[in-house]
Amino acid sequence: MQIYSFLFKWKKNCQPNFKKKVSLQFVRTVYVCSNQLVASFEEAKKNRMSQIENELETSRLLRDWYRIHKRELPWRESSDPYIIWISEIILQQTRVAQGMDYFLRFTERFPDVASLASAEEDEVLKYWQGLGYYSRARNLHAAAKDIMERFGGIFPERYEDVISLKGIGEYTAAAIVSFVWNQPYPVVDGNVFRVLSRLFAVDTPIDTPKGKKAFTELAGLVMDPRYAGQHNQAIMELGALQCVPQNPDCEACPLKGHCAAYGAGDVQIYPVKQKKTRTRDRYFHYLYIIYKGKTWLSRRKGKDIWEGLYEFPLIETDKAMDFAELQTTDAFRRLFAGAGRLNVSADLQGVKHVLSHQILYTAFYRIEIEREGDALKSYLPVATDDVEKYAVPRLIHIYLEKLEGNLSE
DNA sequence: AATTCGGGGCA
DNA sequence: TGCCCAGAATT
Repeated sequence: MQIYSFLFKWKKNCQPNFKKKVSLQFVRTVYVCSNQLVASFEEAKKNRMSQIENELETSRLLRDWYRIHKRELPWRESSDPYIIWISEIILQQTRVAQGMDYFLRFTERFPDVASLASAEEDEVLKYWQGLGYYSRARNLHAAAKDIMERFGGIFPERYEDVISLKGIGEYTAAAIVSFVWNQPYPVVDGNVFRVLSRLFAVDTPIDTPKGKKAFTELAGLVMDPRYAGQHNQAIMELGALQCVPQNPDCEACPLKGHCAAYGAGDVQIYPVKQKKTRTRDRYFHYLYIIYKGKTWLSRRKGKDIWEGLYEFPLIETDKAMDFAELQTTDAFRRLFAGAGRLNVSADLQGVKHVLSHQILYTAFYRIEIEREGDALKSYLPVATDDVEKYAVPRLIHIYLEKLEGNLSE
């Protein structure tokens, strides 16, 4: 009992949220973990002591595995909380391979809090262009300013201060304070959900507040708080490299002997999710308007995709539409009132652009006009050569590249 | 508690 | 196609 009470006191001091009450869920999963047939809750409870040791063993196995198999990543060379912070934000819902170049470019241009705080938001977004989830960039920028004001430009060390920053939630706060200062906060990300749900055969859905709470508690119990930083990185790395979503090679897993799902032969059913992703269809018609070497852009605003990014004048319709029909819409007529004769070329038609929750069917029309109508006054005039200086959605970027290709052909 | 925010890689 | 990725904010 000594180890447990020691552990518990330590955790209680370091983790305000840690609850004294050990949940029934935990005891049940522990029982599954040990692969022992325990008939009752009371019986499981008696075995708890040995399970605590079992968890310390699990944490050690994870860290041993990690030392050998860990990937060499640039942010792992640093102990600068700013660098760790940037890497964590970039890696939110983003694979390492996808975020790597962005991390290198971003930290080269903005090497510290001060340089980021003093930048223009448009430039910060430009460095984020193509990465997606642009609120991450805007929040990053706002948080940098916040750190200058509230913490004198020094990245805060207390968990409560870290999580108070925009764009930093439970996961990212735990990651930063555990990686940099070895504070015993367990991280719970997609990898951890998967590893723990399999390890303990937990079928609680992970995409609910209840599930998140249960797995956070479990993660805290499995973690050896003496090696929080190493443990957190180890369990995530295991999820990324070994305990992968599809067809994991369980024979090679260091936790093979401890894994309840493996023992039961149903690794594939974990983690359990409640909802399924749904998508909706949208129809975008972009108008690349040309007049005397310039074109017009618009900056997207709140409560929709691509907030803060620039795009060509857009007409969205609620159904598929060819150009002939588009011309008859009020939006089109308004936009080109007083523009004279239109010289239209339909460049990209019916391009399907798949996002996580939307499918965009888009068309691009390159339209030369004879006169500047008043309707264009609500848009931003830009020299056609300068469009690429603005942060634009991936879709626009692809179109611009295609235009370049046509010119050079 | 449920939705929404991108884009890319994989089977 | 469907699923998932070093999640967080909003409603």
